[in-house]
Amino acid sequence: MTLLVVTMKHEATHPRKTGRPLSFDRDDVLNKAMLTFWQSGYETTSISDLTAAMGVTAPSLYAAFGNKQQLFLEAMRRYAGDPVALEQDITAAPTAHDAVAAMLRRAALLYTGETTPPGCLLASAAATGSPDAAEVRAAVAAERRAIRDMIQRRIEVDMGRGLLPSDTDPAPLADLAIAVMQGMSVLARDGADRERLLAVAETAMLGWRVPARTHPTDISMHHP
Amino acid sequence: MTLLVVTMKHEATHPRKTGRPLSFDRDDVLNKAMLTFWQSGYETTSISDLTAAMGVTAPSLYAAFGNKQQLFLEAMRRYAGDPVALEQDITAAPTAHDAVAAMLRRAALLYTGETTPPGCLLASAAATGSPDAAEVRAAVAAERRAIRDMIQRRIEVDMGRGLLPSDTDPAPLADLAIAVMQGMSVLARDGADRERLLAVAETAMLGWRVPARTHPTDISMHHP
DNA sequence: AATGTTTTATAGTGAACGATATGAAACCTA
DNA sequence: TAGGTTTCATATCGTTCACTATAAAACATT
Repeated sequence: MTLLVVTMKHEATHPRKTGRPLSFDRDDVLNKAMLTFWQSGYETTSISDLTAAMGVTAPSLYAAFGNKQQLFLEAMRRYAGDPVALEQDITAAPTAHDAVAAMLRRAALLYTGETTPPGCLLASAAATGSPDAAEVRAAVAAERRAIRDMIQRRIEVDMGRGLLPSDTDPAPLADLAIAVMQGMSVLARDGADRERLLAVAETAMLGWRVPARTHPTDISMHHP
Repeated sequence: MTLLVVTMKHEATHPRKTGRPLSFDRDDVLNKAMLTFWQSGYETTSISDLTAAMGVTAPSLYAAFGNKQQLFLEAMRRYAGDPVALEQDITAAPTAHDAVAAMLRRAALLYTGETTPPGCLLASAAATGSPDAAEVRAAVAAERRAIRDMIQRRIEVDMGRGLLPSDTDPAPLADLAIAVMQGMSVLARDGADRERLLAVAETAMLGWRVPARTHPTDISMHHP
């Protein structure tokens, strides 16, 4: 059993040498599937929609990706990007405030891309649905929660460094950051352009009680 | 043509005296339809789901509500409530800040009701979908935009009264209010409880540059 | 009780859904 | 070139979709 799984994983990265070769680029058609789910949602995108967008017949789709759910999950992971890289970005930012501001600005750009659907795949593709798709919704929710928790951890780090008041409540700030980001997706879907979304991102950061910055070594002095 | 419409509207409020009477309360089953759409979304709720939840057979559903789209739109209008009443609430509030804070607190309660699905119907029921449902998504978007515009108008009123700095930009504040509200729906769907949502609502209001309040007559003096 | 009107329950419409069985086609190895 | 392996295009599979034709049932009126 274990051997089988290992063999399959090996084949996924190193395709067999024999047999008829794939007539499509797996990465390319996965990207097209991602865009289709992004545009039309998980349950509300049909296999027929996907095969049309990907330029691949149904049997090929199932052979390459398993089924509709597995295809979506793979597309979602591609959309969300590498979580390790995100964690590093958040950690490397000068402050939690900077990290969240940068994330919201990136979201404003991502949600208003000219070659991508408006809004956020994580916010719109599985906002709701039938009981059959509960697993998919849980997977999307887990992705959101992972981002939220990274933000909260970074806020706690800043509190320890005196970069935020010691009586700051990290959880509502992290929740608010996610809420604003996902809410920006709704605005984008409703037609808000890049400028408006960037303004929302900036306005959302005004609520943070950030101490006035002087020299880095003096920062902790401002909040004894 | 006009006569026909008038006649139909009259019949809708004053049912005919003859014929077999309705075996269900139209208001009651509409409420159950609203809850079903709220829980499972527009396209991802089937007629079969609706008839089961409403306790009404398909032919009765179609006779009473027309079709699935019309049923949803009627359910959505019930969810959204009377727009005139909302406008009055926003107008009657002491300040724009108070009006938005109250709206976000109401949202926190609504999204975490014990007898209703988590989150917001306007945010989740038609976040995305197939081209067939474009009309429904446009109707939901129009509902959101109406609320947003009420908030912006109230902000402009407060600026005129000196209740907000004269260099305030009303649009981003109104956009942010909607973004936070719709984002709170995502948090609620992900399991956030009432306390967490209320904390998000309070935190979101911290970004407003509200002049310190003294006597009402003195307010305008603070921003010459 | 007979008639007219409306709603009821039953059963079923064609179309689209997610997913596959099948055999020919296209490659590598030997 | 022959054998082995994998993917290809075609043609579906049974189920569910939104929706409705039909006729019996339940009322008011006469």
